[in-house]
Amino acid sequence: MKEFIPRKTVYRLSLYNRCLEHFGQNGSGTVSSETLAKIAGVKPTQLRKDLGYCGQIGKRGLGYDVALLRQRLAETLGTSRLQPVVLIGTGNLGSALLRYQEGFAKEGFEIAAAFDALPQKRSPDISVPILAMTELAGFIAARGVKMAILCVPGTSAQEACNVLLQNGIQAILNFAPVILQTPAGVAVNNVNLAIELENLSYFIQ
Amino acid sequence: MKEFIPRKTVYRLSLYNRCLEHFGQNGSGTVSSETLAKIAGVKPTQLRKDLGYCGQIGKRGLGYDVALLRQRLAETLGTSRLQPVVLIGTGNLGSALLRYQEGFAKEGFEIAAAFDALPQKRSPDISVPILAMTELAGFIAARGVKMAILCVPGTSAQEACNVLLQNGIQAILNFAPVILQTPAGVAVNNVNLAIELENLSYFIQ
DNA sequence: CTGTGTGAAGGCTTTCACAGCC
DNA sequence: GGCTGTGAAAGCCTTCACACAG
Repeated sequence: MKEFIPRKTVYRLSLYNRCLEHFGQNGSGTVSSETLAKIAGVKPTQLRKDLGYCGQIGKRGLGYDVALLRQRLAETLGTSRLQPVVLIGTGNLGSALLRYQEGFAKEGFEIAAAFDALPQKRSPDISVPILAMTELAGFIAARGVKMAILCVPGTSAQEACNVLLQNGIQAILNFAPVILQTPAGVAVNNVNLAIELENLSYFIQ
Repeated sequence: MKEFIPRKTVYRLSLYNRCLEHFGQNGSGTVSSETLAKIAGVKPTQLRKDLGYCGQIGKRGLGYDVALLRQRLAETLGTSRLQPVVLIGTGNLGSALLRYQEGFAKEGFEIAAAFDALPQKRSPDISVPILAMTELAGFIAARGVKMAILCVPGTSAQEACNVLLQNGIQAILNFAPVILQTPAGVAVNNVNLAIELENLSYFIQ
């Protein structure tokens, strides 16, 4: 384990972990950097350099022991704990993601509750409780929630973000088409599906 | 306009365009690089360098004319808007995204149709037609579709991808937790919500 | 001989510094 | 004076080359 791991490397370490989950079950107990790199879509040298941040794992001439590798990745990423997450905004995309809840659950994340200014929007095919924003503070404190998925419209995203920060949220997965202004120490990942599509369309003539 | 625009820059150009849409309406007819950069969450120098790829737009001492800037961005990015897109896989996430259809529409993308091996899964609150995979080839040819959103399970993602490529799809927005093997010239953007969440959880202690 | 670990080299992106135009 | 455009410098990330362990 080393001091500081670059952001891009952290991202790929997660990726390697998923690749092992989905492919690594069958087959022998070891993988070579070449094999795993191919699955993950990176160069073998990149993979080895990345894994270097998790300490000495591989055996020269053999490869990496899958079980040990997964354990070290989990340790390094701190994945062992299943983080509860709250989802803010139950409009279009928000309720779409709530219906995807079981997809998140499969990958180890639980959406503990959803919040909306108008919580009566609840739909029968959604199992996650939908609460009023006024209950947010109490819920976050009671459950020790540190992460949020933000799905409100762009116009109210910063406002909602501020409320989250006031209540101690430290990481936000932001689907609103707005760059959030946050103090240092708060982690924000942006997912903008429209930009992804637009970006793709640039690369086709 | 310059020869080649780096991938990251293309991504940010889309971002600037969105920022102008959402913020630029009101206010005067010009923006400074400082103002726009703040909204987009980048440094002013970065913004200016990026815009340099669209040719000379700004007026020194004044800033950028919003209308001209948007026009140049649109030109540079191509007729990116209003591309018809097909969505493959109407399971959990796929149908979630179909319900978000109007969100895409607002941003200028139309999901022309969805395809699934078992198309009878259709739900009453989804307006996009859901067709059988056997109809895919004809539909793509008839509508001139070049882009696809892939939402099938990881185990069948590569197979579905191959079918798409055979039918002339050139760009894929991939939600399956698998790195797709594609020939050069095909553009793939990966969105993996589980990895985004895991990544965030690393950055909170 | 096979395949990892890693310093060094290379390449790409961002930032700086300042010249140039309004 | 204000703000853009851009070559040069810095920083970061990836790739190479090869030492070294099994």
